Amino acid sequence: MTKIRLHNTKTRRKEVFEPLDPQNVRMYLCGPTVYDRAHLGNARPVVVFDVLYRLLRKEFGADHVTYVRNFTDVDDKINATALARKEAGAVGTLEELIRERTEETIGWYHADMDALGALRPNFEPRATDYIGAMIAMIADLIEKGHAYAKDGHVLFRVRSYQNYGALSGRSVDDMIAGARVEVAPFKEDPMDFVLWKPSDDELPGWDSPWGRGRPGWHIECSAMSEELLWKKPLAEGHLSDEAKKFPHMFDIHAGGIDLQFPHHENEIAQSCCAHPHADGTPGEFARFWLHNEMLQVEGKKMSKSLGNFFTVRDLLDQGIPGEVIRFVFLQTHYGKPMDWTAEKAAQAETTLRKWYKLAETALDNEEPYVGVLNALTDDLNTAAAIAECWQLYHASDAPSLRASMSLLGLMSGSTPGWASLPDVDLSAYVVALADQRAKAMETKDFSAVDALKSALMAAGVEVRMSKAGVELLPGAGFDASKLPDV
RNA sequence: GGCGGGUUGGCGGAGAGGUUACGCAGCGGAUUGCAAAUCCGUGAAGACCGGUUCGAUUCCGGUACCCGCCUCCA
Repeated sequence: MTKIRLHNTKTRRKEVFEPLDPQNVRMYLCGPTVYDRAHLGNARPVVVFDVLYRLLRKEFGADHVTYVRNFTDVDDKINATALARKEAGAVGTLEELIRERTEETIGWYHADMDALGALRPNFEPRATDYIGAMIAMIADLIEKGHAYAKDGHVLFRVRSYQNYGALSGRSVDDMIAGARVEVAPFKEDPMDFVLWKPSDDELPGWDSPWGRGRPGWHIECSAMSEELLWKKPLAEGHLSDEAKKFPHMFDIHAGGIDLQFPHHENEIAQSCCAHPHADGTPGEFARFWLHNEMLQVEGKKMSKSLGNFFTVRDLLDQGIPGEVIRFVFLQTHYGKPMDWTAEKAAQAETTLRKWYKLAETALDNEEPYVGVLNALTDDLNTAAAIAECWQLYHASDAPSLRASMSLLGLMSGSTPGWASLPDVDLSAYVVALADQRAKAMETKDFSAVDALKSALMAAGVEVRMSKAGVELLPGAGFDASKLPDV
């Protein structure tokens, strides 16, 4: 087996990845807040960590990887949307409208990420289905002295966890000195963060020992990763003795670099304090932390005010295929900022058309090229993997190219429709063109044959004339309605 | 202010202390009535200033500029 090496944010180094239990590799990715369509930036972690998921499945076996990606469906933006609908006269309770909104958004999300070739995770828990687990965890943190209740809020006592800031390389004192923290009367320390907050009648809420309220953002990931990556496999007997030596731990936790602080830092604090070692010292959590860098658009941050903000669905609706979006993502290493440009998309489409044309001549059962595999096992070097695919293309190695594209998520079963040549009968044009050409060869007057040729090219037909004869192929921009009359 | 990432040839984008990245575009050639497609060949680089070294784009230090986070946005 090839050694997989991954850049671990926790140690800031590339390390050899060895799972706690090769029979059950466990990873968690912070998923979307489901208040609206996923924008392009939301898609980057989904795609890059989908490649990781595929690689892990390849190396450890498809049935030996558990991938969890959550849906955050407790959020003020969701509440605001639901409230706006209610005020606009929508029927139903606020809770129903929220459920409606999040259901709808999850459906969009699935459709959009499917289009990008991302496999569905094994579990996609919704925060609202784990409120009980969160409340239990919060109560436990209070009992252990790591959290305190005040005025209907429950806060995590940051000073109670000595390693706070280790992931992101910050110290509590420095951050307070930097002074952009919210000072609230109910906080013991300005850096303390919310585990639970009260809800008024206009907001969704759940009963808790601290009154009706809702969870803070960070606790959901701590609770759900514990439930699905530790408790559940443990209860079902899916953990080896080796894995049981590392209670509450799992292998990989991934997300965007913007989540490094505070979100992931807070997750670590909660989980490590909730699950201490036998001697009472803080426990451990995820072993590998992977973060993808941010996405830009035409060299600038994507933002609504710059007018360069768009969703995955916007691009798909513009006719940019999901495979093309995926290819553009994979051209840049996940740890570097990535720039989305229209030109890249156009080039990616050209490349993929070439590759599919070769790859579809092979069957589906070949092993991916070792060069591609080696590139991916080296910290998911997808850019290098693509370069390796070019070698396969130039060598006309269709089976290896096809298998490699599959591993990259660019080929699932068959060539996508957009890259297939339209099935049209152009034989009448072939005859006409060959006929006119033969005449022109004698008369030396090529005006008629050139006119027909340009008309065909204008309709998106690729015209090939050689000594052997005339060949017509519908090309990328083929439009049957533009075909000339013969 | 604090923390982190980046700066590679016309463009995109990797690896490696000394040996061709790769793709697109360009140029030359084959092929074609002319093209297209394809194939072959080819020029071109590592922000700036120091240091380590026989040798650095690759390691170390500094400077400049860009970007992200610190404001529940991946």
